[in-house]
Amino acid sequence: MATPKTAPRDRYHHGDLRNALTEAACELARVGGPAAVVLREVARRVGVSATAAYRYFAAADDLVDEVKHVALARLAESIERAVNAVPLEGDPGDVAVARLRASGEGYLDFAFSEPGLFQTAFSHEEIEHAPNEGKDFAESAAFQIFSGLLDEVLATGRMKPEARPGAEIAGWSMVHGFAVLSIDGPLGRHLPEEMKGFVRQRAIDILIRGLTVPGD
Amino acid sequence: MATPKTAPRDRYHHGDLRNALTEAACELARVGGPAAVVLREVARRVGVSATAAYRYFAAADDLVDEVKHVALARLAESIERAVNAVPLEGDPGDVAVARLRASGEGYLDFAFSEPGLFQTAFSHEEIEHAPNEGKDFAESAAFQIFSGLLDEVLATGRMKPEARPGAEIAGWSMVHGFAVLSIDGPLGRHLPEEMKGFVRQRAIDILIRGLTVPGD
DNA sequence: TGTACATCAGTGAACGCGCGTTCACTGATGTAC
DNA sequence: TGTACATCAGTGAACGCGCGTTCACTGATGTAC
Repeated sequence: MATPKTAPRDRYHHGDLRNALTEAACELARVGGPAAVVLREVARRVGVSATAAYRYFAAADDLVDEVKHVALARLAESIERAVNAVPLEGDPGDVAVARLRASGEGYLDFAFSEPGLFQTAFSHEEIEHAPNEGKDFAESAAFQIFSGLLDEVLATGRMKPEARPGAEIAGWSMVHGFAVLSIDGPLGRHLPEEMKGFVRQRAIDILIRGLTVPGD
Repeated sequence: MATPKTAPRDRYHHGDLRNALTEAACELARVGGPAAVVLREVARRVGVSATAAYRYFAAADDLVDEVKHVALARLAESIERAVNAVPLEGDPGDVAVARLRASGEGYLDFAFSEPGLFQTAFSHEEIEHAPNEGKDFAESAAFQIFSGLLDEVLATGRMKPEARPGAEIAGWSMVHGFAVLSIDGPLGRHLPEEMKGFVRQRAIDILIRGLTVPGD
């Protein structure tokens, strides 16, 4: 049944409680998004009292931040994986454009395969987060990669110099908007399943067309 | 102080309680987004017992749906307003493209001037919403307008026919992604205020460039 | 090798909070005669 | 015009829920001698 297990442990000392808590929190986020990351439930999953979590996390929000951090890292991996899968042979401009396109695909791959984590990666504390809070996507490795890919495209002459400023924001917006509208928005609800792949390609096509110039 | 007012009424019968509740709910959403729409607080604002709300709404979620509906209508108005402000003189292709661009601006105008309502318009019930639930953007007047504008652009020859399929999804994704990332995402947190207008224009430029062909 | 003791890791009961919702109710209203 | 009464609109106390967090605590561990 769906009854939450209490998972009793054998040893009194867990030995690796912090990691166990983080993993359980990730699992909850995976299934139910950021709102499902609830300290008491996390502790229950691990088979430990709720109080025990306070030895490793100052507050419940810190647990969410932990998941957020993991999710961001996984997103970056997904992007890198897709980019690195592009063969490097052929016209450098074509390769650069293909790698740029792949970064968008990697972003969406992650969003669709792990919607709960994706949402958590972009969740925010409701109020008054300290300035030295956790990192977000704009500061992440993934964003740097994306930015570098745009520079590559520019360097091969497949982007006009005046198109470069703001390009990462536009690209990110397109891909993020598509993900958000698909995951928990109207797109996911109304679009027939067999159309989703098509519109996804179209969105990326239109973005690439907006950013680049055709090869010779 | 920020102490919630209890606003006592003069008459025992309110006379227009349903509307008063809806308005109070909208105000809460305006300030705090969908999560701030809380039945008990709405009743408190109007100066009525929480129970009274049940005479007009079957459950608390129905109140949020009401706000969602209002927000969607306001979004549509904002888009129409921006589109209708475009002068109709001059080259029809230029006009069609300018109107298309204006629809995106109208979308973002609303998102930035009423972020709480914008978020509510795209909020979703967590679980098991009945199929005959409320409408969303994809079924709204706004989406129809947007679709019509793309047809206009196509008709003037400023869009290649093969670019038409999926165009509303791509356009909507760009503009929605930009809004979401700005309102409660990394863009809003990291981008210097004076840059925001610039990147906004760039995002729309790149979208228009991706969708259309230049005039002669 | 054996043991005392400081330290570390986790317990479990309890708190207050604000929520959505239900209950049996009372006050106000308007319509039939 | 006056009044009885059905109906409608709103009350207020109470319920259970699950949460985050605090408290004083006990069980396990490892290190100094």
